[in-house]
Amino acid sequence: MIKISLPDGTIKEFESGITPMEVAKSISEGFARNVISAKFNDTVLETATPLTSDGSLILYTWNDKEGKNAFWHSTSHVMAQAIEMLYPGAKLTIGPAIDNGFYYDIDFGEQKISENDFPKIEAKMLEIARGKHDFQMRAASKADALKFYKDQNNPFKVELIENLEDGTITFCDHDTFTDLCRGGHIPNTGIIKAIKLTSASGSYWRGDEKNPQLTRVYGVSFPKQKDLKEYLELLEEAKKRDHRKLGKELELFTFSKKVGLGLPLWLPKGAALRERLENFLKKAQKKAGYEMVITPHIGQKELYVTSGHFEKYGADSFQPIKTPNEGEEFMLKPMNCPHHCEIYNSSPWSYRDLPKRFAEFGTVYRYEQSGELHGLTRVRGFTQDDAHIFCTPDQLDEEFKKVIDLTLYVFDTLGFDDFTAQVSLRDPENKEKYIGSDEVWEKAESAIISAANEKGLNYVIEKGEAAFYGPKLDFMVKDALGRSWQLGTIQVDYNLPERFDLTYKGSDNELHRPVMIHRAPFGSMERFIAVLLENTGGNFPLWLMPEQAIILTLSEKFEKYSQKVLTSLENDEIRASANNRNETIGKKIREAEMSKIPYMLIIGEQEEKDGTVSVRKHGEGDIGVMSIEEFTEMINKEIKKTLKAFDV
RNA sequence: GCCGAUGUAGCUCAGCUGGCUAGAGCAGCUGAUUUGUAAUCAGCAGGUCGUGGGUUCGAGUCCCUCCAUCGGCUCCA
Repeated sequence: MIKISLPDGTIKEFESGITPMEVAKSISEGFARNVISAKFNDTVLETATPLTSDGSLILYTWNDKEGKNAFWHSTSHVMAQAIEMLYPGAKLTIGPAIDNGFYYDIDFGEQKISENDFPKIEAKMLEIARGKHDFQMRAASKADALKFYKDQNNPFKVELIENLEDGTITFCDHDTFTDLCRGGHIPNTGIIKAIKLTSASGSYWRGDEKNPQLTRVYGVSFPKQKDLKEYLELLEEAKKRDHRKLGKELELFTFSKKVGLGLPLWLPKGAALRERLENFLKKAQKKAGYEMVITPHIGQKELYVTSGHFEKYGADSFQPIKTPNEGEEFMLKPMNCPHHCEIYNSSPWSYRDLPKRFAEFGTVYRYEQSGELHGLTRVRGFTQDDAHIFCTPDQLDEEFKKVIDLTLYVFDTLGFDDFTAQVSLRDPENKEKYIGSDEVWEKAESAIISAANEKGLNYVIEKGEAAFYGPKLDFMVKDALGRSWQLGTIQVDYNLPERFDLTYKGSDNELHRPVMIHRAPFGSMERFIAVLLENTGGNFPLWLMPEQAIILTLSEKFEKYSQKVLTSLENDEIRASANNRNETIGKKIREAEMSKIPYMLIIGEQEEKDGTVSVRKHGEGDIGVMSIEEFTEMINKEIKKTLKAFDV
């Protein structure tokens, strides 16, 4: 007999050799029908794997993340089988489940595959699924596994197996198909009812550009046809929140082929929006002891040689600007830190002066690869809400935590509650990609981790995501399609102070090296606004809205009164306009609703007579008649509510 | 940069297997209408069909080049 403990705390006794599915049935037949995956003592296994020791068992259904994972992982096996059948000679590599589906990287050799091929693959997959084939795990010796794939002439799987230990190698079989696999499948293919292949794209073997390019086929699958329909509807909804579409509709920004790729042009409404965001942060920063500085958009090449950026990125950057003077070269600034270091160096400092916090909305230029450009989230010219804090090593922890507070304040005010904090460390396998000694890296990394811990931040650690000069704490937010973007970032840097020979006089009358914190709560104005657009669908908090209210006249007869209302609103600093055009009120409302203006003030004979406005709220409808003063008070209250002060 | 898809008026889209002067709705302009909570009516104007080549008696439609966009990969100071 073995003892199995379940998530609800109960412990049940079973014969040794019982399977998770049988355990599920012992709970209830109905529950068992929904169970598709299981975890035993923290190891994912099949629902048919016999359990032979005491332990804790978790059973998963489609509603669990782990259940979906098993479901999609299993579907990738089915897709691989369908592709092997339809494209003989295609070589499989790896095919995992991802957040919203699965993919399989496949070497199709000479054969081409595109989205036009999807319907027949989907049809074949469904045919296989309907066969209700069981997924069965099977152990294999390394020699047998290697032979299997060598016979298939598949160098990718051979490479994978060569890196595995003999005795740990398993295969998964279903129907006529076999794949090298660690496990974690649904019971059988029959549970897969709806399949949609979503895209095909190139990917490099093992993610290395120098390796052969494979074709990655993405797909998603569901236990019910209805789920697929809902998923497709969700995608349609997401498209409506695409910041590129909204930016055009709301007249915030545009691009011009003539100006150049990835160089956004901010339209009046977008520029005003940006300014409001900047002022919001400036105010909080002033309270937090920052001082604004301004630096030029270019700097001598030598500046970036000193910082190390030239060596690291010089070849892939906008190339140096020449001058009439032989040998003189300037570069567009790709970051503000070297300039700020030189500001620090413009004067001697004592430990009593520190920390110095220099802030600048600094526009930088980076030559991103053309295939990388993406709306406002990845551009070649953008403005960072940058600041560099120069402090003593003793002050580092406190300063770092204060920056976390400021960043959380910004995120909170703008409604980003669903972010991921990511501690980005150096890749211990590739230390040559970074500058600085092991000692300073360890110091910087532990400083970040301890500050994050003390702040009670829920974070993930990513190795290899650090900047080349130091580790980072990044704040990631998802866009409408669920893609993660780095917005806020805080970085600890012991290296640039060294390279720029930054010093301060300590209490011991000796010169010491300050520590530098690079930080940007928004990250960049461009990306921040893009992600904000996708998260709000263009319905920004009221204080940010380009236009907070619009006056809609019932007919041209009320133009005079509309002017009076408008002047009153403007005197109270409410951003408003009037639509006095000769159109029906229905049409004016429709236009205002579509341009997402939060409040519509409808005026006609009655309102003019009473000195009131009839208020309609965007997305909600008529909220009643009130005096102009009452409306102003209401709107100001709402602004106050959404724009809390930053407390230091 | 690499892989795949797409590219017709300001916007959203028709245009079948190549065949007369390329269509529609919205937006714009003009006029009528003077309106009570998501589209009043009529008229007008607007396109070298992304670019450059080619095939053909004839190309928006077929082929090639380049450019841009979209989805990925790689990259992201």
